[in-house]
Amino acid sequence: MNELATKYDPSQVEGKWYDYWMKHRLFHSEPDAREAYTIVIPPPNVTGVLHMGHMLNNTIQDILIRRARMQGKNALWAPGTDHASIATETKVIAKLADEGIKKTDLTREQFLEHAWEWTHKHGGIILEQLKRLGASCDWERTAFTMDEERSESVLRVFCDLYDKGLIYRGLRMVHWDPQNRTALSDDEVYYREEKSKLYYLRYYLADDDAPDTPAAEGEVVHRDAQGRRYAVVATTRPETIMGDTAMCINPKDPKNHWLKGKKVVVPLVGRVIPVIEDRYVEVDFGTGCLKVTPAHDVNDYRLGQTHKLETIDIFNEDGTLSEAAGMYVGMDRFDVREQIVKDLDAAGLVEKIEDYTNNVGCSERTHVPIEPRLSKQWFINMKHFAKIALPPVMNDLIKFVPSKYKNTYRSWLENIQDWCISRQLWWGHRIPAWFLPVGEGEEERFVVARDEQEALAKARQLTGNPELPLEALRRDEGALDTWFSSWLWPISLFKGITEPGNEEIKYYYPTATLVTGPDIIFFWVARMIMAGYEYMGEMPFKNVYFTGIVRDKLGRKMSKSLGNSPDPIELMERFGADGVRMGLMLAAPAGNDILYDDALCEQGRNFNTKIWNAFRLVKGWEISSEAEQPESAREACEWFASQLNRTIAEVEDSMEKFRISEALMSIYRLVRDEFSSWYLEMVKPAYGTPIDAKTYEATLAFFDAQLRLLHPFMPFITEELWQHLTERAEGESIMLARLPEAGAVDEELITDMDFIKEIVAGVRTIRKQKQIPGREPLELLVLGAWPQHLSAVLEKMAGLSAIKAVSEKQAGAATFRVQATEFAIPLQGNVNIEEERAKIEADLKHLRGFLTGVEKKLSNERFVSSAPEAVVALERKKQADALEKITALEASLKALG
RNA sequence: GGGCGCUUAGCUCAGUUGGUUCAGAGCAUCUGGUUUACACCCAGAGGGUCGGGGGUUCGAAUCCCUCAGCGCCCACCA
Repeated sequence: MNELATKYDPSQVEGKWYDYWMKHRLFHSEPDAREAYTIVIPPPNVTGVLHMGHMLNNTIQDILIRRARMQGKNALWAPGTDHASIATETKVIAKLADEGIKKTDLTREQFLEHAWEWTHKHGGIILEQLKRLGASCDWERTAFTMDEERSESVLRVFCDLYDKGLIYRGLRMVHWDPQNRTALSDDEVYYREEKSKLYYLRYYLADDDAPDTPAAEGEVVHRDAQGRRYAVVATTRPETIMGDTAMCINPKDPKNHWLKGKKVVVPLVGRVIPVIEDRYVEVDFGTGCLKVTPAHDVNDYRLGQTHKLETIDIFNEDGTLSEAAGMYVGMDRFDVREQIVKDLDAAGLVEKIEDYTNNVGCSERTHVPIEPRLSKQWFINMKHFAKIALPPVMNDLIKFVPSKYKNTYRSWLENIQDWCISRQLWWGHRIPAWFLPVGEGEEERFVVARDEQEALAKARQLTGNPELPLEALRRDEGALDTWFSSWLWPISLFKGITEPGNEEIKYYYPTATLVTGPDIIFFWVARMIMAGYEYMGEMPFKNVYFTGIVRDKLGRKMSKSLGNSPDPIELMERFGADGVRMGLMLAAPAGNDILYDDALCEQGRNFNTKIWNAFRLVKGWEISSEAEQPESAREACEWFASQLNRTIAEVEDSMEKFRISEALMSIYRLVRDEFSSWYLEMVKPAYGTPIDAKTYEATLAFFDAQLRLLHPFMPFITEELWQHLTERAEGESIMLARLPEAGAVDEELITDMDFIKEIVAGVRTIRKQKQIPGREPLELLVLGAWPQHLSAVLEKMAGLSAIKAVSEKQAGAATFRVQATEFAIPLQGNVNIEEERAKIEADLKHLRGFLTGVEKKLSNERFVSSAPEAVVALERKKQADALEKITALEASLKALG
């Protein structure tokens, strides 16, 4: 047995064991006869770096997977990374910009070369960092959402859904990111409050043939100095007036009644547009007049459709003004806003300008305001998927933890919009659609196919031209939304799309638990459920555990700009991976945000040290095979066995409910309080004497069980100590050992020991008050009942020379009570009568108050008649106990004289 | 604007169907400690009228109503 260092140093231990686990391929899984337990990692962005959110999330997954493994299941944690289409492309563009290269200067191939280079350079760092944490992923299976297998799966699914009619191409108003020049899905847009202005612009009546018509009752008619009539339109976006094709009023708005059927002139632009009526317009907002720009606003687009308005798209892809605008061509939209306000003002067309706060939709990735834009995109019909994905969650076939997210899930599915899956990006899965040549003004024509050859064949068939050359086809330039590959993750990892029904997919699917953040419940969780049912006919996972957000201790989100996010690697260097894992777990009930504080990791590290020292103590004992087991040790062993079993059951129960922090806390208390503070002190041999073999063996067994119980939470220190505990062959590991199973719990024994602990505490308190050193033996007098079968433990723990039962109150003794029993320690001339009296009187006062309450209850007839018998009986027992105690205390007072 | 959730000790949170053990845990605080594993420790202690008000009940932290404060999600009125 090697020597144990006096201090536990994680850095000497953690790397060593991770290498050992890897060397012996202990994380690797292959299908076999055992029950499978699978977790698929939420693939982090390939070029990302580890942050506290990952730490939390992956610690939980590792705990679950290690527990399952120790329950004898065939546990597989499948790792991988996500190509993160838009995020990565944004980073690559930024990097190229630093080098003075514009994306538009590159061909698709050149750009992808840069992107791959970037991916290889930064890719996978995060996976290496996860190893530091102890993540027991099967790295031999590491996948990438854009590797060959996953790409093939995406391709097949796209073609399949297209063939099923679930994917379609449509002209729609989409969220457009002018910086990345791509469409976004609804979910990739967030709204930011911005201080802006509300501009009131003059729209003169066109061909006003009766300018002198007086305003009718309730009407608000504006006239300029020349008496010309005009309407006033309030807008936050004056730069879009070039796209105006109507003005809209509410038909029931008396203010604007006079505008009905009229035409107005778009200021500065001079275009004459009709005044239309629609109840969509709020009478009380602004002036009740709305300018309608069908090409650049979702609601306006709808109005445009109902009223058959012309659509003028005045923006280019990059947010500059297009030829169609006719003015300010080539200028950026925000510059135009400034300029056009000046020009409008100069032309006397601005009525007034007010401060205004509005919500601006922004790209989640580039953070620039999105531009609603009419464009042809690829969509998935989500009605079909909502229908198959809602029931399993609502009836708990797929269990959400915490369950409150079921509501969120349902409301999203019930109001679902079709999913825009095309992105005008290069980094990603290229859309497998080929366009056919068409003449001017003709409808576009395309084919969807797995490859060029198939596309060509389909195109020839479609055109009826068997000679159509491949060059005539133009493949869609765009790529698919990242989530279009992620939603297949639990299936594609096991080739469930390309080789349906293969051994692996049959064995590992459905997976056990998905651990992820609620922020991607729509992006990812819901869609995996959809794909799961569509392609496997079954759920992708049985449980979804939603983690919270890691915040700093002031409750602020951790962010780079605030600089309040600790570096996980540095944390693990300071506290050890086990310490950090424990720190995170202690404060992380499911779904709740966690307020991170270094103090938590400190607690984790301290716990490591505690275990280490307890182990050193035990390992330092001399063992005697002749020595008899002392009575106190026998009692201690029996008691701790029950205590241990109770905790094992508690942990099982907590884990069942995904209450990981509670499970860990149970173990923490067991090891620190019950085992270290009580048990070890109970069995500790006297100084210089050896311990008997029987107690020693029992102690090692207890230690072993606790290490196994703790291993999923703190893999490193438990493995390190376990090697000192067991003779084992190369390749064995605690991670392959079985979790301890809960045996019988003698509740009465535990209760009795609690009584003993209280007596010990009572004696200690008296020692402290009277300044009697711990080693000085004391005599304890007992008046009343107590668990005498544990007297040996009591003597040892309280340092007693004798325990004597007495039948009368003692004078000249320091007393204390545990329940109805009185204990006394005779102290010659060392007792302060007044203090004793005060103590007893305080107790009496409290007890009498308690008794009054109980008696009041019992004298209430309605209570006695309505409450269940057991409850009433209980109250009677309380009454009897209180009376007994009061009698005892009164006797004590009398004894004091 | 719509929906959901939260409010229990200084902090972070447990508290399952209303009634032993219901007012708890960890951390923090305070007091005392060089006992032969551990000061990253040990032994003790204090601390909450369970957000306010009302109701149901023999009995409410727990059920209902209401008010206040906080948080999240969805929608996005120019």
